[in-house]
Amino acid sequence: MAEATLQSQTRADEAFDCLQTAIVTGELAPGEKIGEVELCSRFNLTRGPLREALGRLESRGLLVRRPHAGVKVVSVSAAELLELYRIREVMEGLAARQAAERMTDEEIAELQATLDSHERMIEQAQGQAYYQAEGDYDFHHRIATGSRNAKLAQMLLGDLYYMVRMYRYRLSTSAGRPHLALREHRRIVEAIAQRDGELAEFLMKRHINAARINIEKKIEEGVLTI
Amino acid sequence: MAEATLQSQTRADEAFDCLQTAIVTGELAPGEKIGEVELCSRFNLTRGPLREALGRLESRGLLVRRPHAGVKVVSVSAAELLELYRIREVMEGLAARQAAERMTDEEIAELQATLDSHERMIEQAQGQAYYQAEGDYDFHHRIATGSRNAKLAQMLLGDLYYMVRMYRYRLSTSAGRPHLALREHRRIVEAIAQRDGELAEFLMKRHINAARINIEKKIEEGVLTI
DNA sequence: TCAGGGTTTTTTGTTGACAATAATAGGGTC
DNA sequence: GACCCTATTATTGTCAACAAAAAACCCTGA
Repeated sequence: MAEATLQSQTRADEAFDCLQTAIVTGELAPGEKIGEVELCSRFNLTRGPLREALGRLESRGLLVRRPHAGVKVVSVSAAELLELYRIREVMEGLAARQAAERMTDEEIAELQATLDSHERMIEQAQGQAYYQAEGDYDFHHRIATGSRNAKLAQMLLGDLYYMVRMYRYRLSTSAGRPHLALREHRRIVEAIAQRDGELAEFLMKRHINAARINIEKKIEEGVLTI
Repeated sequence: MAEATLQSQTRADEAFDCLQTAIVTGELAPGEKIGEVELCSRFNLTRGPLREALGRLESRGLLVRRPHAGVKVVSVSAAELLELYRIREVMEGLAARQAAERMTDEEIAELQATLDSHERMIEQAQGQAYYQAEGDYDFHHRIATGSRNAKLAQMLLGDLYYMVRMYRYRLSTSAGRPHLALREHRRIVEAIAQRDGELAEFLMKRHINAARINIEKKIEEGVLTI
């Protein structure tokens, strides 16, 4: 149960955080229509801050709102999820290139340490797809911020990842190919460490493309119904 | 003076539109700190809907808000503007590729007609940088929607373009190279008409890169201080 | 039994008043 | 004269009541 987490600066922020995590974790299912008073009682809020948070979430595309007709959590179709990966491919490719040019040596060392930690996690928690997904998220997060491109990081972290994570929680994207994904991550970090932006971009694009194809395959197999 | 435009469905939508256009047109200058009551009286709103709109604008990065300290229009530095163009390069490249694959023949014909209209505008309104910029916006708008990638179009039209347009209004990006830009546009449409997605992506990326270099040059010359 | 229209009810949109917080200005002290 | 502390003030954050709109329901008539 996603709680209010660290004390938010304002009630609206709190509402925003609560709702966002509730949507991402699936506590609020896609397609679910939900009234404002219901939400208020569930998260201990009043309607003022709630509505402000709803506005933010709507503009981020996590929920849709028809005037006088209530809010409803967005339901992303399989096709739309694949489109999201197309966007990730080019944006994270750029992030990797800029990260290679701009990350500090210290940040790169931390990134490598992160991968070591992921490796241990994969060995230990064999099959614990959840933690693998979190590790994957951590990796991409670091590269996005390492790009030193504030808007790029904002769009990736604030927009795309939340939508992708919505599905991570129920389909565990990289499941079935954790070692493969880790090897791809290592290659990308290697390119970044060598300050080879062009290669880092190429490898990142290929990495995300592989993830997309993996999902596409699962959908075709009928394993994954969205 | 951009007015409330088509009747908004709700007061909050109205507030959102008003503020957004006010920021884009420079009616609300970057860096300007402005109180809520001031905004209310200026746009004939009450604070409820206003605050909802402020939340949306904040999450889009058009303004920043410190608790109990008021809102302030975001001011993008020259370096950040150039970073925006890096993002545009990869995202619009993708949009062009997908547009080449997915636009209908009719849409392509309309796109070509749009360019003809732009050509006439350039000849007639020689130096009217404003209309040229609008024409440029129209072109990119059509390709973004033509990509049939809802999220991509949303991010481009809802996020990036507003920030770029903020500066269009005072520096008229493509000024000095309208004929050149038009020729680049024509080549891109040609590639789309031939359903050559790879080429369309390449040309679009080069087109935006050229625009970025143009701005960079102006900044170095000191013509453009941001 | 089904369709249409009107009424009720629920839910959202809006408003203005109240409370809390931070910026500011003033006074006192070093 | 400069600095710090305090009190004021203005502004934001929050709340609960009111108004409007849409959805649901029921009743009537064919």
